[in-house]
Amino acid sequence: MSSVHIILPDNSIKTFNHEPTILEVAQSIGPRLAKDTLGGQIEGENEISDLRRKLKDGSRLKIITTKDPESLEVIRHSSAHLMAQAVQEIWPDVKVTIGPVIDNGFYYDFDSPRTFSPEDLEKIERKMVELLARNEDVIREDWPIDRAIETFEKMGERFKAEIIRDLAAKGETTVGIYKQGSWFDLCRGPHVQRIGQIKAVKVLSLAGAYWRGDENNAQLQRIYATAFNDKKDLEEYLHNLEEAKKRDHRKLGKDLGLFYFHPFSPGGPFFAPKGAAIYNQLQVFVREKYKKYGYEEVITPQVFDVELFHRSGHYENYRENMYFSRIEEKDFSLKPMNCPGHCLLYQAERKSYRDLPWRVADFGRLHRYERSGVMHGLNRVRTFCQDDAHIFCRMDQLQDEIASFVTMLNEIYHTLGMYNYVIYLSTRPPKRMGSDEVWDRSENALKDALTSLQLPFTINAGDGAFYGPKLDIMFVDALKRPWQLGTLQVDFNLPRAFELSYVGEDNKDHQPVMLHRAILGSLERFIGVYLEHTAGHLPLWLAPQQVSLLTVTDRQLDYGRQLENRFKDAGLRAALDLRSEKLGYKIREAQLQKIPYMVILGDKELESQTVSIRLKNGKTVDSLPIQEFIEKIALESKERRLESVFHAATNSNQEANNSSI
RNA sequence: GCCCAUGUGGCUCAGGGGUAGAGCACACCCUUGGUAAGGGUGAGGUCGUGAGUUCGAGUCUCACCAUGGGCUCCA
Repeated sequence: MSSVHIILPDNSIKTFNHEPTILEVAQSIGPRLAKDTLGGQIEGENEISDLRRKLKDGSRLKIITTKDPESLEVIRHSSAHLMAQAVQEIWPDVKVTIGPVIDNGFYYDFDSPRTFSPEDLEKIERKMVELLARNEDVIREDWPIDRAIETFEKMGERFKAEIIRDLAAKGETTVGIYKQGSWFDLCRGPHVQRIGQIKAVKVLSLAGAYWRGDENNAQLQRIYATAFNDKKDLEEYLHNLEEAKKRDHRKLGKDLGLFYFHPFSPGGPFFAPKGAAIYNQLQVFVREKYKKYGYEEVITPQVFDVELFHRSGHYENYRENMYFSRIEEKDFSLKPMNCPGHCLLYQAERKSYRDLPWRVADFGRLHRYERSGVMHGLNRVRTFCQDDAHIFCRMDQLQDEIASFVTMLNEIYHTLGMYNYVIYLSTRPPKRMGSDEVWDRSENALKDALTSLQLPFTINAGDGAFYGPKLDIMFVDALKRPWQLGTLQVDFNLPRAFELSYVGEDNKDHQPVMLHRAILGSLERFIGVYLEHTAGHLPLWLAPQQVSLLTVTDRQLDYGRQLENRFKDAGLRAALDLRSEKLGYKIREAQLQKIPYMVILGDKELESQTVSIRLKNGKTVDSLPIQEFIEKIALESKERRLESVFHAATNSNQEANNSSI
């Protein structure tokens, strides 16, 4: 047999007289490295390889040890096995299914006759720790597929047997089995050498799940857990999780007095004056952009004859999410979206090609019945309004309209300081209207626009709306859960359903293309995601209260009232705190309310007719002429700046006490 | 809709079969205090709702409602 060469990252070459495993390569370098080896990264492959894998001649290999972040995948993969082993040692009648690695951890789905309790989770974790101490070797065996099926069937592991049968149907003849002690599981790897290489595990939570993600299948019990290379990392992760919960928008909404929920309207947020201030400022902002980008705003009805939704196709495809009522023997529905109404409005006047593109915006209130288990603060509600607009245009205008939308979206997100959004292109779903030819055209139009604008995107096959493909602009919340904000949907179907037309240059009727688009998405969800993005520290222009005037003693009351009016006259949202509390008390309260500017009014300021300000970062600027201060922050608000104009100009280095924020 | 958990004054939470507690917030009084909590007094709860077990139920059981974490769904 000729020699096999393995190339390491420093371009050094290791030579073997056989195809070595990754572990053997590590051993040839040194025993310490071999001991810490958890897997390998082979150049040109996305996934981490199991350390037992044999390498072909000429492979470029990076050995993964505990020092590499990629090793977490291996650790967690093995931890999933460890958890399954622990569960089955405690409850032998529990059946295993699958246990993949996910962001920040892993889970395992079990089929169990008993329902797990939170105490069980502790029990499982204790068992896992016990098994860690046993430190068994993890051994891989390759079994003929028939033997594997037979073995798992005999054990009553019907889910595993089903997986293996599917592998057999795909033409596999052997499957990998990983053993630790007497316990074993079907797996592709990668796994650790010895169980003791897992240094820190934590069983986190319990959830229901369905076999293969289908709610018609068996309900399984999913246990979430995580694992790290050392205890410090685990503690840091758990700490970050706690910190993230502090910026949960539901908590911020309550603490800052922005919005509330009541059982009498599940999924129906109540915006208090402060929350409504944010809501309205966002609308003002978007309306400005509408003016700039050639949109016209319309107002359309809330309740429609159900006939409208039969025509649009929504009744057939979406009725389980609609609210109905019957009045004078006629069926009506609350609108779940604005588009059918806009189609009616389009038809109200005969359109010429000169009228296109026709861009109509609508802040209409929408109602969608969401299943009871899916509501989530402001992020998933049953009544909301979108920065919704529809663009009716000619086919040859489509590219420009898509490009213009993306430009507008960038502008708006940048003003808000949101740069890390992800674009998904969702293509035709199984349940859809329209011909494949129409779908081809619309999907390609979106792809081409993104490609020509050099915007990266991910394809979500089969996730489009029933009437057309779409772009979804996604953001994550404090716990990194993704939420859709903006959207752009190409629709060739509604214009046909409503027989929309325009007169072309050729004096003949043509059908327009319709674009559905939103940038913030629903204002409710946007506020939820944005509160978490900013941890409640809104930029001045969005802050419900921008200025808090704090008197030191009652001697400054008149001065305070006079100033409050001057701020209000300048269009600023200011309020005077004239209670006979100590200054420190008032500052604390304004600080907790995350009010951008505190204006301190004492005898000194009264005498010199100035103001002293305190920023919410704890820095102060003393003895500022009133007019100068008002003008500066009025401009900051008007220009929608993200940072305070006084950021660099503070003359005190006093640091804020952040411990209670 | 499904699985698990939770629900005690406005908020955050304690109490776990013998008849309701704290802190903050709120009201009033004293205090006029210069950059994150001055002091006192007081009001406020049929313990999510409804049934049941019990001599007696925030406390145990069941159902329902809402919320939280997931699953499924999200035109």
